[in-house]
Amino acid sequence: MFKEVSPQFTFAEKEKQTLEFWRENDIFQKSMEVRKDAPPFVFLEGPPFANAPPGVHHVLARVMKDAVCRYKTMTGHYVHRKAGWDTHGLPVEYQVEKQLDIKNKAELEAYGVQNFIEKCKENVFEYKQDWQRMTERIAYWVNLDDAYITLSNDYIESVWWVLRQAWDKELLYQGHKVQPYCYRCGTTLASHEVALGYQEVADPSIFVRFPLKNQENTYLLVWTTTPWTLPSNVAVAVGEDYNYVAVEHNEQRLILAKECIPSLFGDELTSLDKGGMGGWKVVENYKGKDLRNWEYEPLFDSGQHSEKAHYIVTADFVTTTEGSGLVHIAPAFGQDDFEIGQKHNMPLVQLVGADGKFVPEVKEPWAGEYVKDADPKIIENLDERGLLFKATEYTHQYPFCWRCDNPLLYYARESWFIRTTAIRDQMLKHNQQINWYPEHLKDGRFGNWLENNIDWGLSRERYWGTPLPVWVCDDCGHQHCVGSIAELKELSTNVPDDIELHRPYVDDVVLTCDKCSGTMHRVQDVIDCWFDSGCAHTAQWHYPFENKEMLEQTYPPDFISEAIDQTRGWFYSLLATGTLLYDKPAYKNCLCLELIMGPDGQKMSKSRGNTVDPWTILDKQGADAMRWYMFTATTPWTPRTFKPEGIDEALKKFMGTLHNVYSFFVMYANLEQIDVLQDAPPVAERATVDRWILSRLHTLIDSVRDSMESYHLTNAPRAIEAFVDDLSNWYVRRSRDRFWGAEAGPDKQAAYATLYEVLVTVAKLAAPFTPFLSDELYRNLVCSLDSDAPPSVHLAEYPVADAPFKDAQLETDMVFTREVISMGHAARNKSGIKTRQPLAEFTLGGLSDAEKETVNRLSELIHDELNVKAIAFVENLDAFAQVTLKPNFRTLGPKYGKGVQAIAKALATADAMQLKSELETTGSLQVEADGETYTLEQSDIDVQTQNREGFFVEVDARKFVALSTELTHELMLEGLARELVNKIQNMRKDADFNVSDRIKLSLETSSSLVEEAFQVHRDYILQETLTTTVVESPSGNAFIVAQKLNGEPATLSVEQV
RNA sequence: GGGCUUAUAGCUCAGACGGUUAGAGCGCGCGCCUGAUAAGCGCGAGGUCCCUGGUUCGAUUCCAGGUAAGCCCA
Repeated sequence: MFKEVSPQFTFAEKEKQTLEFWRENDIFQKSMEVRKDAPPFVFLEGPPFANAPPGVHHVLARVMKDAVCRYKTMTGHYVHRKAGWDTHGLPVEYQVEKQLDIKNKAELEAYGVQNFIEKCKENVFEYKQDWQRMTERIAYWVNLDDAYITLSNDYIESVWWVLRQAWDKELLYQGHKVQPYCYRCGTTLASHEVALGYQEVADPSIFVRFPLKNQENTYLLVWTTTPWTLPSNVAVAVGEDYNYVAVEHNEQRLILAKECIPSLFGDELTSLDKGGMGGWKVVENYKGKDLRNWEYEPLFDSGQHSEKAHYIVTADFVTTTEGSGLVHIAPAFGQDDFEIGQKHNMPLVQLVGADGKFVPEVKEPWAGEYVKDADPKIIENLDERGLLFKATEYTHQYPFCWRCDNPLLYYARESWFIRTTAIRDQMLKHNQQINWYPEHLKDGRFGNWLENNIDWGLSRERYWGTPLPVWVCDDCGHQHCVGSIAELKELSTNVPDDIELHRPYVDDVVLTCDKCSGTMHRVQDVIDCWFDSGCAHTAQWHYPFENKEMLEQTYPPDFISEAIDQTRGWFYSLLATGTLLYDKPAYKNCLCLELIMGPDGQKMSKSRGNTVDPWTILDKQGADAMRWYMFTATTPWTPRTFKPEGIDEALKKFMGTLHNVYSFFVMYANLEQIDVLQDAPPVAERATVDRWILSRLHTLIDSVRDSMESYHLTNAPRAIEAFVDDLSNWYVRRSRDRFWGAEAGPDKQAAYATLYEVLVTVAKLAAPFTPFLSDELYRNLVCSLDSDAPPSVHLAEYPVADAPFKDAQLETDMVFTREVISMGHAARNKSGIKTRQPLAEFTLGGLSDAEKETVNRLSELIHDELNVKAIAFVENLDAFAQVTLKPNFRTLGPKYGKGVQAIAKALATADAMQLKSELETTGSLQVEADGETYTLEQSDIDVQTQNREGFFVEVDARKFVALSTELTHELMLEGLARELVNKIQNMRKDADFNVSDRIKLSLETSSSLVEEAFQVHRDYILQETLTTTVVESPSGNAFIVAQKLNGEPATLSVEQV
């Protein structure tokens, strides 16, 4: 016996019981244990931050990962799935600063670094509970008890070891580069961080006159959008081969690129002319190189410096599409500028401090002011001195700090780099070995990113992160990179035994210089937290200090999956470290997810108020429905609009249908006390529908496995859904009376055995996607009967297709037959004759011999489904449908090319019936068209049918069906009998009888037709309605209803026996 | 400004090695069926397959250019 399936339930409630079962029986742990000796499959978890509660996009990522891991487990792998937590980095510091109301580094130092990082430690796990709760609820099986944590000493020590490897390979170096810098956070940002914060802003756009030396009243017209960098100007750049002009305007000579005249003088000067203000004219022409080394007067006093400055140089980055063709150069504030400065040995004038403010030494009124605030004053100052030519605004994309939203400054800073450019080619090579899903990422976005690789700016002048393990000698400047705690202890005398590898503790450690015996202090920086997570493949094992063999077994991991934003993040950092350490790819398969938009189609964000709390769905519709929606709605690498209604659809369409079939099966199997494991006839001896659904099932197994092997996590569940629809709406519908009411025997046994096998297999197939529903089905269907079976579907083997079950012919036959039946339904609809009324004949036309055979093989289904007594074929379509002949372009195109159009014309105008009979008798056809004669084979012609009015017929492109609607007396009686059964069944239901209750029936009618129908079909009616006694008149307890049966009056009564 | 991706019915998505009648689900309208009911079936309305050009006998599909959206880079 199976456990009864209550019709009163919610999936969410059932899921909680299943969770309880998994917890009590350690099912997750067991799923690992049973595969202990199986070949490994290594999943590497991209560690999330637990300092904010998880959202729907995390659910998406986690269920994708889970489905793959469950699938791999069931297909016989030992799946490594260690959880991980990301903990370091600026976002955390930022949150803590907000919490403590700390506004800058000075306030932070005053608060105390030690106190601060303790707060950070609390912060990073603030929502750990929420994460664990959500992880369990959505059935993401990951080993949370053995998670790697990037703040742990073990993890950091491994990261140190990685850095030391880079150091030994001379890939870790200190450099001076212009980098995006956040003055508030006091640190430079890596390119991927910068990318997070672009905003469109309006900045000042000014054209300034730079007075030339030795040429009176002549000025360079120079463009800039950062007036605050002008005081640090040391040069002006021009394009070597561009054309420049001197323009006379308002009694001044202005030098600019010729191409820039229209944008600067065009409209404006026209209007000036109109106002009688004088025009402009070109008075001199130059090439850019002619201007080289011309000197000009500095605009501001930039202090003393020995290097030559304030002259014109040529550079290839100068454009004339914007501005004036003359570019202001301030080497401290731009990468291009910096390189020019280096090349020409110009002074590095840096009048701005690390706090983003002008240094006090500046003599101008903006000393001490934040640079962007100083812009208006500088512009005003230039204007007063008559040096401002034009001031407007310029709207462009400018980077802001992704955390604190302040504009970034491009700023020359000292910092540490990993020379990734040195391993670029290897990274490109390894990338080729990675299977990307979707594939275009390999040579598209990710490949391009690698091509354009620049050295990895590693250091952050911050507090909460893995400390950069480089110590520098105070005396001789010797540098040393420490690669382990043991080494640290060896080189120092003041390391506490339980040293914590964080600031400020490591800052206190001093080493002795082995060059000069001086004192070495650690550099102040911590490292980019992307480097932390990028070492996960190694550091999660505390390699090489532990788990040496583990690393060998698990590198490179088989599978990772994160969102597209990780292209420049984790996908890159893993590959970079993997290449650096092992010269191998860092993962074999990468499933890249897209972002989730809110229900309004906009990117989900708190500020837009379009976020969806996963719990509103998990509590109501449940985790399976949410998972199913994630898998089936669209491919994971397509941006999706998250629609909660879509989850209702998943619930109804797939889960509801599957659950219905399951409860149908359980209800009748229990009622009929069927032992499904006994006496199941061999498949070959089962009914056609049985063989059909089993064939479909085994075809499905293959296709699901194929999809899963290639990480197409959408195709697999979609195929399962289509199958379940066939199962419910065709197999069960067509087999209903075999399950209930039929006499015991091989056919009934076959039906039960078939449906049982199908349900159990579907439960297993769907287990990676809907782990709860699958397990419920499995446990009731399998474990109820077999106490030796694995106690959960997740411990079972994934189904393997059995080739002999597959019958491709039968499957295509069924598709065709259902098409015919569907047309029959349509014809019935048109006739207005209900299906319960049997009809004499169903006529088919336009079928090939093979199709006729198909119809004959499956004629029983057609009789049954359409309620017709006979099936007939006609050859002459003419009476029912209009026929036209169409060329088969696919075959004729290659044969006759251009002639195709002429043939089509000829066929359209010819007598179709005549050509058709000619074709049928001779097997080919001669067609004259445009003076050419073409020979057409049978296969070159499509016979197409169109509806001819006045018949209850249905046509599609090639075939038609028709119903004879004439009702004989016998057919009417039979129709009435079925009508009686239907009414009685409805009455049983209305009277709340049990399905198996036997009844007493009475019939009172003035209609002789009804009377006759009841007499003729008495046995059939009694059997269908479980009537044991027919009584003359109803008793007082009977349920009595006056009915109309096809218009005939009758009063019926039913009563339980 | 550059790169990648996407564009098919009101919505969510399939699909076509280039073939002349492009599909599904949901939604909508009408009808039916129902002891599987968080159902089911049939019919109908609903398409410039983003636009323009090119290649071709034939382009929604291939190519080029453009437009729009998303992401990434600068």
